Amino acid sequence: MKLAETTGGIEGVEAAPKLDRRRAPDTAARILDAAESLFSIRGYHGVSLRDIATQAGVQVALTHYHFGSKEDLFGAVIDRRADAHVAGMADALTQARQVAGDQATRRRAIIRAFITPIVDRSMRGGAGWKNYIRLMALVANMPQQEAFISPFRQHFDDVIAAYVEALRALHPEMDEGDVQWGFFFFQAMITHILAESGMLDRQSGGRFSSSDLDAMVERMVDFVGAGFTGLGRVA
Amino acid sequence: MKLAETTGGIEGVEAAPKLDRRRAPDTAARILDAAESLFSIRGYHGVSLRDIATQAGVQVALTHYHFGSKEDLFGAVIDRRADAHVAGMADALTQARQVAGDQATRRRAIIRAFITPIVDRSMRGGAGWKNYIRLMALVANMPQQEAFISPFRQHFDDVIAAYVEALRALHPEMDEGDVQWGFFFFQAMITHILAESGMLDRQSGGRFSSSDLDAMVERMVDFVGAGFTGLGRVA
DNA sequence: TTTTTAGTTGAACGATCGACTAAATTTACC
DNA sequence: GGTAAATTTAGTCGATCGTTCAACTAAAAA
Repeated sequence: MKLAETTGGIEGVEAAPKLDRRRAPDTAARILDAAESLFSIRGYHGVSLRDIATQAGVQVALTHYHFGSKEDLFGAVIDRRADAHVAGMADALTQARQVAGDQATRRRAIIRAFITPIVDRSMRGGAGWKNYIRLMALVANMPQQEAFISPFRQHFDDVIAAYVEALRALHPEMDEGDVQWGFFFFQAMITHILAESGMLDRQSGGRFSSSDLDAMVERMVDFVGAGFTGLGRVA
Repeated sequence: MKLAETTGGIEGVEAAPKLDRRRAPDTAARILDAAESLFSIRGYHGVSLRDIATQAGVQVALTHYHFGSKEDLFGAVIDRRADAHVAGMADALTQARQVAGDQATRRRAIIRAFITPIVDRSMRGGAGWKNYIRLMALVANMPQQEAFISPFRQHFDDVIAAYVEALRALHPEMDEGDVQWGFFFFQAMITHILAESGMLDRQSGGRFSSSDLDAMVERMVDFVGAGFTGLGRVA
């Protein structure tokens, strides 16, 4: 494992922050890109290390050299962008908490703050981010299999809990279960849509596309914001 | 392929409806049960024919004898219950269309008529139906892969379109896109939840369970029913 | 009873899987 | 320029994959 080695020179005379890669300026990244792309479409078991190596234009053994086992590689793909993603969501939530207005306005701000950072990255973060978002959705859609879930929850559990807590604080009059279920419904919608199953596209005969996430965001904020009012009989 | 042969004796002197199985009273069904169970949890690529044969207590070669290739077996699993499932949904929609009352009441009836037949089968149809519903959700969550999608859409496209049409007829004042998106949001929620990812269970610390579908139905009807009012500014 | 046929068994087939290694090559640093 | 470390190559390992086949069993048909 040669990535992200903390070169922490404890008794470091030479504290030079030089990154000591000999060659491989982008080999590891290309492997991660290929794995990200393939895993996000065909799933973990549907992709072989040879598929990944071929798409990355490298030898199979390099996947083992850089990332270890196939499971480790899968974890590395998730880890690569997780911190940036979580930080973006936390920022958006912090901003949303400062929105003034009535209950409905502030609720919509929190809802929008959950979906916007995700959609932004998927639509404007480049192909890698688009694949990453789809992979996160694919993992989140899997029936319980601890091996796949645990790295996911390790990264995202806290920030998601913060959104739920923000909604609970905004709606002290609501039953706790109503808030939990409402947010869960919201999250379930997102998770399915980001997996890009193409369901809406087929059912609308191509007139609407669920991959047009920008067109979706405001409709979803409308829908979910109003949906909460149906749960606890809120204003 | 030895299942479901229509023994239509055309010039049948002896029209005895005897099912002419020599042995194998339930071997084929046991294979389908095992495949249904395993596919619905680990996905198509995550399951081997040997896994299926072992769980069914038969030889691997029997899967090929009864159902052909692995892909054919997957299709046979989907086909087995599809007609009954679709018929149940169509019946529920027919009943919902006859509900009287104001717009909100009739809208909730249609929404409930979509989710109820699915939840009923999952909760009270036995283990096979529970696995089948989860498998349908798993397939619907997959990124576009025609091989898996086409048998699914072949069965369910028409009945789903009928639900959308019922909502459109109920809401002539709404934009067509609003109705399509609203129903898509609804369907996305269901699809994720039925895959039993266990997301709500984890996030609520086990206080709420998304596998308690009965507890979910009324909350979902509330949420989705109200959600539609947020889209087109309906009553 | 004999023949036919559906069902089942056990064992293979070639292909591909994830994992690993030794040798060759390239780079950074003295 | 020499040297040591990092990276890449080519290939092999045993295991498992989906598929197939010939032999066998038992029930139905003649």
